[in-house]
Amino acid sequence: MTTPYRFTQNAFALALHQQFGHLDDGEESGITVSVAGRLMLMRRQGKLAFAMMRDSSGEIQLFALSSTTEEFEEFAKLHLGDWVGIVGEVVRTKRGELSVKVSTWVRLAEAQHNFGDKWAGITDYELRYRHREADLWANPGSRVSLVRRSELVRSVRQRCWAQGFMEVETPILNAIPTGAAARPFRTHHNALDTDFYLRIAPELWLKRLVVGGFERVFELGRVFRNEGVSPRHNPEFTMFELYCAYWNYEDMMEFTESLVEGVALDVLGTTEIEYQGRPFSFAAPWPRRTMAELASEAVGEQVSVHTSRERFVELLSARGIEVHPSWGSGRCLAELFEATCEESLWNPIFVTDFPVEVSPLARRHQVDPALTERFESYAVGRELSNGFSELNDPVEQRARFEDQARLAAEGELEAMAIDEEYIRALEWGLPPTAGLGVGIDRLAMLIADEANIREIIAFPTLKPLRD
RNA sequence: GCGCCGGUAGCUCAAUUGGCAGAGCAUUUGACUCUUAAUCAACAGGUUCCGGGUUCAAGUCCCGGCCGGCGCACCA
Repeated sequence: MTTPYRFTQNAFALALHQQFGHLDDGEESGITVSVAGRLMLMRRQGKLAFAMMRDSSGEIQLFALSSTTEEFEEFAKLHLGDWVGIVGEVVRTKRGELSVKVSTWVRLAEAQHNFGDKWAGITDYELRYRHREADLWANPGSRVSLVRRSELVRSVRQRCWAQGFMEVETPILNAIPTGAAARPFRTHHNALDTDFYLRIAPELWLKRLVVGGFERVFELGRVFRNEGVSPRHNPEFTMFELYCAYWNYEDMMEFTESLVEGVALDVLGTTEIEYQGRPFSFAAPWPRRTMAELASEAVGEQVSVHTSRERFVELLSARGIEVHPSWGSGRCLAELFEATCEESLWNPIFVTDFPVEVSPLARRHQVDPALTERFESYAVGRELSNGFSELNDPVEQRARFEDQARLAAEGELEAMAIDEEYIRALEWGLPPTAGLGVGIDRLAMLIADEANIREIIAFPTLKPLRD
């Protein structure tokens, strides 16, 4: 059966409810409109038929009569889920439902599968994630969460543009996976007969653009990490990274809290929300505490990057954590912090002054060379952002990479690879620069109040079906 | 990768101790001129995820596999 190639739509459901709210029961407006959407319900009553049509804005009832609706019998036999285009007058039925009184109509597309139980929708996770197109109609909440994600991304872009940041794109196919500590995906280019890795972070490329004179750059892009999946981890996820020449990490903390607060205002209209039933505030400024302070409070004694490794072994093993032979005091402090503090950090907070040992790309702290000018923000017990004053000394950067290479030799699977081209780039001169990374999916979970990352990814990674 | 839980009609879910595989919605047919998850009547709809095994008898018990959810591990 041939269906139309186009349809002229001139009204949306939501706007009709706003414009014709004044109509009395049984009153006809005299205004003819053209609407389009999916048929969600059909109630036939003899020579009348009431249908519910949903478009991108909302729902509107369709009211058909055998006396005035063209091809009434065929209209009443439309299937739930069919796309329809409707021309008719805006009326309010005797029972008070605003409706489009169908004059002429056309089926724009047939739905050969239904959209779930009309009351329960679709609840099967597998069906919802594998066929999100059906889930979006069956479960309005899915639509809301994905719309919020989109609005979040738009807000981030607009706020960066407003401060003079330029959006750039850097390679996803990388000869060396670097810029973060993670296991990569591998792929192969046929014509070059070369293996490539999908990027685990855009970080080093972006700093090379700062070397090139782009003083304010950001990238919003997919990164890929070959790790386990969980309610908080998808193998491909969206990273936001931003670099600003002449800033240090304190400038970047101010930028970060202002950006996230602003995004919440743009998307939700408030900084005060509930996440999974528990109150939460994005309001800036966020407190700043050093990692050593927080870890000391948690364990009830003063610890720092200068605490002996032996003491850390005791503190960590008491908490069931085995200290790897390659860990120094810095790594131990970071592990202790994660084990004792991370989960309890509910409202946004900046944790600062990370050990050099766990921060191979960050610049040394000016008052304690065992630390770096680095921060991570935490919220709802999870890492939300990561930023630092960028290490811009090529000689020291090489030494830091070599430390990572030693870790790799000792069996550390996630150690960072040495990138000679990046070191060469630094030799051309990177000005003092601060960088920021935010996991957009994690932020979207907060904004959309979703506990599972798959809910804010339209098509999350699933194993392919096979027999 | 490991552990726990789950998979029954297109969708949402039942099925007692191992004893004829069911309901609502959707689909199909019919009735109904103001419905609101409309209502009423009727028809139809099944590889109980897949493959083995135990048993007179398996949706149910056992073994293996597939897919999903959660937890752990890894990470953001």
